[in-house]
Amino acid sequence: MTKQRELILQILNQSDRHLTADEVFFLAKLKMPSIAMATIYNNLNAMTDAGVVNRVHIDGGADCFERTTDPHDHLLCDACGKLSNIRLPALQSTLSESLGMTVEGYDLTVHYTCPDCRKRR
Amino acid sequence: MTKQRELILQILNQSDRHLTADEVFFLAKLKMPSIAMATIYNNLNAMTDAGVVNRVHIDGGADCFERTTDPHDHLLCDACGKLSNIRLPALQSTLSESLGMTVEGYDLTVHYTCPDCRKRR
DNA sequence: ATAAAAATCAAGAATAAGTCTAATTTTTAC
DNA sequence: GTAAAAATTAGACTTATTCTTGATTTTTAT
Repeated sequence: MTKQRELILQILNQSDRHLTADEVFFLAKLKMPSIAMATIYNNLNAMTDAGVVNRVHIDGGADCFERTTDPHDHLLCDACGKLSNIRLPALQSTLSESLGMTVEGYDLTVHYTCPDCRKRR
Repeated sequence: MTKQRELILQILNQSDRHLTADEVFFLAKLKMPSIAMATIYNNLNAMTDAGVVNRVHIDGGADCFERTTDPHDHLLCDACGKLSNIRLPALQSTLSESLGMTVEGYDLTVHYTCPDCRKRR
């Protein structure tokens, strides 16, 4: 565990939002100005592979990262782009059952309009 | 409806696979050598916005496009990368119900190992 | 049918996200 | 403490996609 990885992990742990690699880079630079973008990606990728970190694809934007807690899915407001977590614990088995095969996992992003944005209209 | 758009649409209609922009470009060039990559993207984007074409994000790869037929989800073999369509007509209302809110849509990719790949091991 | 307006095209430059490389530094194992 | 292994850095590079600009085509109004 290097100082860099520790810092990146700490940044993810302390964030209440999903962060892009660029945002992690910016925040990391504040504490460790010499850190390189490649280090951010190396560590985010390594931690994603290890399951410690979760990568979320954003259509037409950079991927976002978050500290992995329990398995969950994502809710995206189409109006403001806000991303939140939702828990649908039954879904994997529902899918497996509906499809009649072993499901190794799935990616789900649900699109909606968040209360704030709905009010605004 | 320009000739270019017609050609691109025809290519998507005739393909039994999901095609990347590059693949569409290659196939289009066979029939219309002067066509430009930008035209492919312009048209794929315009048709995606119009709902005629469907864009599918592939992790670590280029986006794929397919002619929109009925709404469906995707099944990705983690071993060989083969992408197929699945139909889960009840899912949107299930999601809406579980979440207690209006769902505008969702993106779902289910990961599995296809029969061929399972046999191979 | 014609002229003006709008849309689309082609070509390639530009951009953005992410990866790779090679030299250097840090960490780990003994 | 030392040697081997792993990680870091800086920046060049790649890939997918978008943007820009002038030219061409298509559509619309008359």
